[in-house]
Formats: sequence, C-alpha cells, structure tokens
Amino acid sequence: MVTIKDVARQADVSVATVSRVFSGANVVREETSKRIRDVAARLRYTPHVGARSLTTSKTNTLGVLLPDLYGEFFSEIIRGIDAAARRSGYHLLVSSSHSDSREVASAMRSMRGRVDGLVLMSPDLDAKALVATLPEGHPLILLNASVKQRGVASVRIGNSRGAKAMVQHLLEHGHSRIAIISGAKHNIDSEQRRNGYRAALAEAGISPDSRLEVEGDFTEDSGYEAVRKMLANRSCRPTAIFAANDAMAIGALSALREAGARVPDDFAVAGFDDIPIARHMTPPLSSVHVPIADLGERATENLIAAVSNPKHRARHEILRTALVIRESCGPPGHA
Amino acid sequence: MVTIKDVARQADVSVATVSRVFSGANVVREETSKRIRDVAARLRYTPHVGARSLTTSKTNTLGVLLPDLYGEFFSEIIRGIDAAARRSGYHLLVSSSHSDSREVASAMRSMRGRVDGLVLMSPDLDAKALVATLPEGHPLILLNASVKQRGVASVRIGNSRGAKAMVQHLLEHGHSRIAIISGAKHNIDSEQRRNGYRAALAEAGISPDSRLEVEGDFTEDSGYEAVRKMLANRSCRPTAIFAANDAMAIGALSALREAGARVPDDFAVAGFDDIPIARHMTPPLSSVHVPIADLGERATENLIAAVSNPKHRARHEILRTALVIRESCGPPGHA
DNA sequence: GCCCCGGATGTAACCGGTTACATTTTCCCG
DNA sequence: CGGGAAAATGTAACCGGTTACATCCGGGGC
Repeated sequence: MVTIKDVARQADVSVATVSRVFSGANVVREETSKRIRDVAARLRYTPHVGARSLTTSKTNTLGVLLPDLYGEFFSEIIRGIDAAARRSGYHLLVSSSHSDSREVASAMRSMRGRVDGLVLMSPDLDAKALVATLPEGHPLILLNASVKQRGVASVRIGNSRGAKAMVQHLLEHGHSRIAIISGAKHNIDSEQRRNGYRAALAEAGISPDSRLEVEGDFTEDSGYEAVRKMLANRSCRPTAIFAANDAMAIGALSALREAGARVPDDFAVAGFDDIPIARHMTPPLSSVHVPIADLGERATENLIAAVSNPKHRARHEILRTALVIRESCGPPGHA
Repeated sequence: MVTIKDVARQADVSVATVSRVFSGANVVREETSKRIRDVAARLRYTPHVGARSLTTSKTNTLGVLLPDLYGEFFSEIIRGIDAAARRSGYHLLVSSSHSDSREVASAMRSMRGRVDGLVLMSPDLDAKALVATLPEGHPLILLNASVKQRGVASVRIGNSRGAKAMVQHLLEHGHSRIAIISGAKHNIDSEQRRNGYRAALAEAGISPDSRLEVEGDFTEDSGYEAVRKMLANRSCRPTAIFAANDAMAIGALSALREAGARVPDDFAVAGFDDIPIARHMTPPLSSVHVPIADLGERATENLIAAVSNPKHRARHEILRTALVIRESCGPPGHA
C-alpha cells in the first residue's frame, strides 16, 4: 500500500508537506503542491483515514445501533440517518440485530475509537444500564428509548397521543369493540401505543377487555396470526382492529381477506407508522403518520451538533404524529 | 480518554503486557492478567480499535456502497449483508445515495484504511471505470453490476431468465398483449429484465410493440404513473402488466384500483423481486422471487473469503430466481 | 553451586498520518 | 546588496496501540 512517505520521497519533499497538501492547509507553494498531487495521482495515493483520525481524534463517522433491519420502518430510519450524516460529511458504521443488552454493550464498546458519536435505538432495552457502561463524554443519542435520562439526548415518537387519536377516531365512527394488536412485550413503543389505546377507551367510558388485546411482535406474520386468533374466538369479535404498527396491520388485512371478511365493511383496520407502502394497500391503510425518516434525521442532526460542540445541551425531542385516514377504517357511523 | 498507558501505569506493568491481555495472546500470568483486567474495568478502558487497526492493518470492517436506501429491496440487501458480516465478526460502514460515478469514486476513496473490503452495488454505473480507480489488491465485490470484469468478483440476479419465465407464464395464461413497466434507463437490472420480456415475446412469435413498453424508475409512484398513462391510451391496452420490480407493480395495482379496474379479472399484474410485502397485496402479487437477503449474504461471504485469503479466486455468481405465482395474474386461460 | 532453559515481562520500533516548532528560502525594501 | 520579516518546508514528537527482540527470573539437572 502506498503511504505518505512514498509520495514524499518521489516528490522530493518531507512528509509534512505532503500532509499539508492533503489536509487542506493552504500553505504549500502552488508549484510544490502540484508536483505532490501529480505524484500522488500517479501512485494512486489516498490518505489513510484511520491513521489520520488517530492524531486528530476525529473519525467523521457515526455509529448506528439498531435492534433489527427488517421492514420498511428501519429502512426509512436508516435513510434519514444517512441523509443527515452525508449532509454533514459523516460516514455511518451500522450494526443491527441486537436483542439483549450484553450484545449491545459489546457493540458499543467495539465502536470505541471508530466513531465520533452514537445513535442508539433500543426500544426493548433498559437504556439506562447501557449508558452507564459508556465512557463519559461520548456523544450519544437515544432513539425511541425506554428511559428518559438526564444528560442523554433523545428523540422519540408521540406514541401515546397518536394511538389515542386513532382510537378516538374509530370511536367517533361508532366503533366500541376495538381490538388492539400490540407489539412485543417490554417494547416501549408498543407499551406507549397500548397506553394511548387504553386511555382513549377509558375516556369514552369503555371498560378494557383483555380479550381484545392481542400480543404481536411487530411483524406481518404476527398481525396475521393475531387476527386468526380473533376470528376463531366467535364469542368476542371486535368491529375495529388497531394494530400497533403497519406491518401487523398489513398482516391483519391478509388474514381478513383470506377469511373472506371485508374491510372496512366488516372490520375497520388501522395501523401505526404510516410506512410508505401503507397507502398502497387494499383498501389503503389508515395509519398514524410518523415522520420516520425525520426521526432518523433529527436524531443525527442533534448528535452531530453535540459532536461538533461539546457544550451542546442534551435535548429531548418528541416528534408529533398525524392521523392519516384512508379507506381501511371506513366512513363515519358505519360500525 | 483512558488509554493503554493509563492502565499500564495503574496496574504497574508495561503497555506491552496490557496489550497482550487485551489482544488475547495467552502468555500473561493469570495473576497479572487479573490485576490488569480489574484496573481496566475500574477505568472503563476499551482498546482503541482505530489504533489497533493501524498496526495490524485489519479493520474488521466492510464498506457497503449502495445507490439508495429506499424501500424493502435495499432493506433486505443490507439485512443480508449485515447477517453475513456479523456472523464473521465484521462491522459495516455504509454509504448510500450515490448517483453519479464521481460521488461513488470519492466514497470509495474515503473508505481507504477504514475497511478491509468493499461491497459495491451499482446497477446504474459503469463499474469498470470505478474499479480502475481503486488501488490494486483491494478486495471488492460487485452486486448487480453492469459489467462482468475479469478478476473482480460479483454476484448478480438471473434477471433475464426470471423475467422471461414470468412473461412466458403470462403467455401461457392466454395473454398476448403484455405491457412492461421497465426501470430506469441504463440500469442493468432493468435492461436485463426487459430483455427477458422481449425474448419471451419473440419466442412466442409476438412482435414487440413499443407502446407497451413504458419506462418507470423502480418507485411505486412511477408504476402508478405508468399505468395511468396506459389507461389513458385507449387505443392500445394491454391485458397483462409486467413490472420490472415489485414497487412499481404495487404502484400499478393502486392505479388500477383507483381506476376501478379489477385485478386479475381486467388486468393481470406481475412484479419482480418478491419483496416480503408482495404476498400481502390485494390480490397477492405474483412475482419473480429473488433471494434478496441471500444476495447480500453471498456477496458478503465471498468478500470475506477474499479478505481472509488473498489468493481466493474471484467468482461470478448468478443467483437463480423462482416464479411465485399468486393471485394477481389470475387463473389460466383468462385473458 | 552453576548453567541452561523457558516463561513472564519490559523496551522500543513501528503503523500512517498531523502539527508545533525549527530551519531554510523567498522576497521586499532601504 | 544586505537585512529581516514572511512564507515555505523540514524535523521530530505524538496519537494508541502491536510485536520482535531483549531482559529478567525461577527452577531443574548436573
């Protein structure tokens, strides 16, 4: 591999001068600079970023830790993160599929010295314990994390409020038997969305019915299974189904179609996240819109701010959701 | 930041010994080792991976360059890459949204010294020119690249064959006016799929009709627009629509639904890729199954093989597709 | 008691850059 | 043409590790 020394030797200058040419310090005589560039081009020299970051202690890289990569939600998140990062000239070191906190801790550790900051999405985990293992002063931002921590910036979704609004919408349309397909246990998004659901019912004076709360795991399959379970239980059928994310709502739609049930005539269906595909379902899926890519962007922008300005104060941001009513929950007064 | 020196000082040993403890050389006396580990734990010391990789010239990281991150296709690709990488203990440096080749070249350059190898997906670009700018001996694998290059490993999809099979299937079902919504111009996947389409028609003795070839860009919106265009042109309506990917097929389904057309009764629709959501469309979308995650995995496995064994021979792999017939293209003899 | 050997640890060069400071060159002006 | 400041370049320490080689030490064999 060709190094700065090779270039220096062939251009008959010291390594310092070569370094100055490539690190943008504008102090090298034009003539010399050109000669060095020529030699470098001929030798196909590229500065070794790793070595550079050792002295500058800047890597221009952000670490991204995600629980999973499956489905449009994560794809949008990364897309947002990537957009913000590239805008500021940062690279992304991505690592996913971290289920338990030991794994996450080890992934965090292995990023030491490789990244200037960390975006950590851990809706399932106890972020507090994780953060404790981190060396001080390491810029970090939490995405949809379960705990709001002093001094640790975070961005999250207005889950509860969004879910409540959707359930209220269903109530206004005359539904009173509204089922929920929740996400995985201990997942903060799932819990908050379920809370919103319960709050809406409570305010409407409807007492909770545990038979209407089915647990899924945010996958299409689990939404599908949840509906099959509901349909099997003839004694207690909902008229509306609120899924804690779109993937499960989509699985639910499939199960209903297979069972010959019509949506929204027989069942109203609503999801959460408003992933891009939601509008293309049949019928188009009503959902709680989450600015997913924005979520990634905001987190990343905050992180970059913290990275470039050490006294940047940690903020907690909550992104607003918006009801997107399409056809899957039917016209008013229909239930 | 606490370094190896701090640990050495506090544990009253030399940095070499500390280094040996953390790099797994099993030559340090148990007693000493324990003392060092204790000090390190107390100080929250983590070895600086960047510094380590400077001497070992191993980064345990792979670079991933993608043209985009939007949609389930890329999400699955990354998932596959990530799975294979994590299995072998590699990290991923991801960079996307590279439209023109200057950008890609610069991204490649900026990865020098940061990665042990590169996965490059560039269906739009002239990979040849890009590869030429790369320093020799840099492990690289091309994903769906346009040119088959000597000495450069690649993994790709059996596009032409898959498309041909799908169009033949439509032909067998009695369709003769089969439209195609192709992908972006100069995109290799799009071109190969279109070639497969044309080949099937040619073999069936059907002369090509340029009015039945509409150009899209692989997005849902472009599929939607393409169908609107087709429907507007009353003089020349197809009975079947083959979209060069599922996203466009999904957009097509939306347009048809809005126009009040029934699928598969009025139009048969088929896609390509078989992204996970395809089976959940209404009607479930027939598609050419591509093992997307596998594509990423195979590429990554090959790359890792090349990284760990410099005399690994570059292979060109072509992944087989499989017809997945669901309901969107209807029962036989229907057209 | 001496020597040799092997295991444990230390010393210092090195990886590929950056940069403070020293030194040389350039150039302007009297 | 000499002097001195400014500009250009060189020297060498340093970033945080790894590792070849040197050193030290204890124990076994004679």
